[in-house]
Amino acid sequence: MARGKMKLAYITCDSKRRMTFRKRKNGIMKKINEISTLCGIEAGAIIYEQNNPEVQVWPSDSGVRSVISRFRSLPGLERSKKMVDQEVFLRQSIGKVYEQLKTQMKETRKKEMTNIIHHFIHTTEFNGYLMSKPDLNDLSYVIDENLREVNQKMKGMRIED
Amino acid sequence: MARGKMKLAYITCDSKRRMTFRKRKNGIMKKINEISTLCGIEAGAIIYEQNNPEVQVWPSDSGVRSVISRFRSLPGLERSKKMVDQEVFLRQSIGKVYEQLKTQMKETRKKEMTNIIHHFIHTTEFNGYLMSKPDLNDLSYVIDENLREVNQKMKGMRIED
DNA sequence: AACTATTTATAAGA
DNA sequence: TTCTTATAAATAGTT
Repeated sequence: MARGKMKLAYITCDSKRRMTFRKRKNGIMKKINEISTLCGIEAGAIIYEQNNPEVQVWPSDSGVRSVISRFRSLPGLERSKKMVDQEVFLRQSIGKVYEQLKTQMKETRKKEMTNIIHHFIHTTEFNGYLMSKPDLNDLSYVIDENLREVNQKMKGMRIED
Repeated sequence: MARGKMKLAYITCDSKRRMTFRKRKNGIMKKINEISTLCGIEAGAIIYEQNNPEVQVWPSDSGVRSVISRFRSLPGLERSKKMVDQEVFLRQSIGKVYEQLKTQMKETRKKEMTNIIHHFIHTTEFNGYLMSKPDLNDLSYVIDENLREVNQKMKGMRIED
């Protein structure tokens, strides 16, 4: 930006690219914190570094805590909890094999979470490119796509009937 | 920033705050896309609007697609899939009640996904404030916290033994 | 939504 | 790497 206009294209020089990355990363963090403070919202940036499985997350300065409480207060969550309870009741009648399953699940849950995160990211693809304002309906759509995958996985679990 | 220095504090005037939000939101989007192009990385911003369950996501211009393929190629995912298969095998011996459960799950899965996203955000709290460079170990820690919640939920499902 | 006086971000150089 | 500085870019207030 300074000392001459640069064109917006991949910087092939390694040292220059790294320098630009570091400077701009800091700039974005600052902007994120500013919008957060000025507008009383929570914001974060996620940057996936090339050839690197690391995910960088910067929750804004104004606090993850209030995001948590907002998510907790979503009207849908209470309903969801009740529905999950019904599900739990049904699970209880399934039987002792569940214990064995549970042990297995303990081993898998960790990796499964990775899959879920993956699925979440995966399905954003279906929302089209550069979603500028996905609302809850859009989110539902993402979730529906997940549901489809889950259901497909479930086919393998079906007992003959 | 222009026409006089403003102090970094919550803008109480509604119209001014909304104007600032819109302008800065666009600025951040632009910066995100720039760093993405210049440095060959994928980046996105997530902004949680106050008093609004909407979540705004801007995947970077350089493509969600490559993020997907990177996530898919994570060594952990293959192992996870195998483990999930074992789990599926165990589920098959659970019985017909599973069908009933499945119907219920169809109803709940959507809301559950919201919970999962919530949990994911929730547990980032434990990683401390302003994680500047969480690596895969940090992510594992997040997942461990989720595991704890899942296990606690599981207590209610246990059959007497 | 467009303009513009300023501030802010930052690319290159020290 | 950190600091400096010339310049590009962002944007607050205005129209």
